[in-house]
Amino acid sequence: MFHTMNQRPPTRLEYALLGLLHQQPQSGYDLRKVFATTALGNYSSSPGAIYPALKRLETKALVGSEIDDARALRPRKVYRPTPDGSAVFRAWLVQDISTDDVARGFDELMLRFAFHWVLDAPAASYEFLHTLADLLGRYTKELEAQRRMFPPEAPVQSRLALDAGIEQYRAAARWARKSRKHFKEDT
Amino acid sequence: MFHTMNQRPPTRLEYALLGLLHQQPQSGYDLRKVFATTALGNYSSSPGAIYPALKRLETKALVGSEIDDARALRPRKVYRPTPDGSAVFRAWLVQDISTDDVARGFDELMLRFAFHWVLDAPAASYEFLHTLADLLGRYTKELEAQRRMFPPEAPVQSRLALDAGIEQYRAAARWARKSRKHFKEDT
DNA sequence: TCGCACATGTAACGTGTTACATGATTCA
DNA sequence: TGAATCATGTAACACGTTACATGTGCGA
Repeated sequence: MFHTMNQRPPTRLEYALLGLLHQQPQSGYDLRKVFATTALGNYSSSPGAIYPALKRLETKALVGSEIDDARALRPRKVYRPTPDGSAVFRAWLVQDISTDDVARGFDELMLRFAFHWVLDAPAASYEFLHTLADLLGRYTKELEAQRRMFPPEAPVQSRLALDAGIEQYRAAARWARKSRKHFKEDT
Repeated sequence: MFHTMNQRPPTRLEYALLGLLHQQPQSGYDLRKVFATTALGNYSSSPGAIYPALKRLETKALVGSEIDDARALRPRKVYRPTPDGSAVFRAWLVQDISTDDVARGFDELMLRFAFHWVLDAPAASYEFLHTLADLLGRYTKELEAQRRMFPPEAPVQSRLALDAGIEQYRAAARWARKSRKHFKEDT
């Protein structure tokens, strides 16, 4: 059932929740704890963000919920992805990535990759890292060009700040090139 | 005149604008072009963000404006920081940085450092990079610990995504340690 | 004449932040 | 008795995103 009735796409937070629910069905409270303890893309664990997001996912029919009333201080509402939710999530995972994604939304790309296990398709992960490495290399070169364009009288700190960005992207590119080998031997 | 009447602190975008205005008085249109062309922390150049932000800064009396009516297709509104604006901006630059800033707001820290030339105080820049290097080292260790805690049956992709973060923070730490030498020879 | 660069702005909308509300159970 | 943990939620607010509105002058 794929008649996406002009619904706007899920938020980053919504995707993150959807991904965690693929790991195992959980309650809002559980999910909050995950965000609070792990360094998961540093999302907020505030109830004012999580609970409304879960409700949105439910009205979009991407997740379903059932009350776990048995043995609990207060009844827990446990969410799990619906088939539609799974499909939408997988579609997000395999979306084409653009240069713009690398520059503006690198965090989101990492979030996507972290959930690539849902696909269980090494070829897809390889492809992802391959194009990511390519785009990172390109973007790094772009930043380096910008650095060379810097007027000599420009303040040191600005130049150094740009260097920091370059170094970080270089590190990410190295990581991507190295990591893709986990998914394909040759080439 | 420092009676900050419980005003909430400026946004990241507002700080960025304030910083650019310290470089030279500019109009909203000029500022938009800066955001559009340079890789300045990848802020948005949308008019719906810039113009309201400038207006907010003006009502807070952190910037002043004057109309440049002479020889222009349409009159330009040129903004420049007020003494109060300068003070607030400098205060932001020299704010103490915490572990949380490193984990959640690294971009903002880089933005701050990029504008450190406003202070014209090498000692302050050294101090900034020194503590930044320290905090980055600490946070990297924390991530490494988290990585070791990873259960062996956890998916490869999740572990690799964490590795990406670690590598990026490591690169940033190296950068900070190396760059601080620009501001102090010994030690 | 068509469209683009200049230049400023507003309106609707959604979402995250912060703070608050509720209420049961366990432990000191 | 009081505090902490479990567990869900709402309300006000501010901000950014997107899209639209407006109008001039210049070059093809």
